[in-house]
Amino acid sequence: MAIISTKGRYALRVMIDMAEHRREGYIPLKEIAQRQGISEKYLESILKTLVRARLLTGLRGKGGGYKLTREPSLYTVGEILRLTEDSLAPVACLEEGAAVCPRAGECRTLKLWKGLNDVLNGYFNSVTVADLMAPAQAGNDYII
Amino acid sequence: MAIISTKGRYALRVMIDMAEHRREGYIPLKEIAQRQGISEKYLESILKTLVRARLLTGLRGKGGGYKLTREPSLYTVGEILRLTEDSLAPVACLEEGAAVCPRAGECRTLKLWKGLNDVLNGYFNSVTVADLMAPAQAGNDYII
DNA sequence: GTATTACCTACTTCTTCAATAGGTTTATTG
DNA sequence: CAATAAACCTATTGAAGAAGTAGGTAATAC
Repeated sequence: MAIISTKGRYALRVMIDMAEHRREGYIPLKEIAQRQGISEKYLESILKTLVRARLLTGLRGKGGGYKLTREPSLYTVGEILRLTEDSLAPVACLEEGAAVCPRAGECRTLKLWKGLNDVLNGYFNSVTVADLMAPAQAGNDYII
Repeated sequence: MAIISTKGRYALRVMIDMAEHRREGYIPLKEIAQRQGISEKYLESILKTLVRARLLTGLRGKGGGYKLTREPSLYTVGEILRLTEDSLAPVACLEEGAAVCPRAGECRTLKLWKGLNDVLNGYFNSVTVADLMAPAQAGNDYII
């Protein structure tokens, strides 16, 4: 299948959505799910991950919901995807906690995969949530 | 799991192996499988794909085997992986033959994924099998 | 005609992705 | 205080795909 799973894609979309609505205080899951067309239950499991890693805070009870903990420009795409994708490693032997490959010494392709790893991380770390938000325009946002 | 599956990794390793032994004429599958530590049956299904796409030719019967159809420098890594990986698309909506996403117009992340696609293809297309071969040295290879 | 090799179709097993179900705890509000 | 609204938690399911296996058929050399 695709490199990035729905979980990672959804997580990113949700972070952008929350950034665009960050002036509205705590936003209930239900609202995000409706806006983004994602099932509430599935979204819940994604938000749990983001809360655990403190990218978001949750507040229970009436009037509660979720909120960003930082400015949108301080979240990189890489950080979000590394949390929600089980692995962004190019190949199995570069995965976290992978056993050392006995062929590593003679492996012709190791350099290729490490290079790919660098390319990917470089790309993902160079983009922030702020870069992905809709450009501010009259009526779309307001200045404090 | 990892971005590149074992099928794609094996295919690449095998192409490099065959490039390094290209002076020896047709090489039987059995030999490649042993050298690379891959099950014969599994390797067979990978080679079938490469033959169909004419990256290799096969010859049956005694003395038969597989052989490259071009010089190693004329195979890009991208070509090999696109054949053997079911998909190298970053996300589902950029897969070949994917339905047009109804959210495409308002999608905040489409540009990100297209950019990733370009980065990946650029990387893979810039490396050839010749780049991955062991450097020629005395006793390791010979000149015609 | 026998051995060797590629070629072909189908199947199995295991894992992971995506999503669902059903509850418990915390906070607000009337 | 009771009702409601929300986050939080554990477990389960269904479908798809990855990885590998099994058993045969066709071509070629000797």
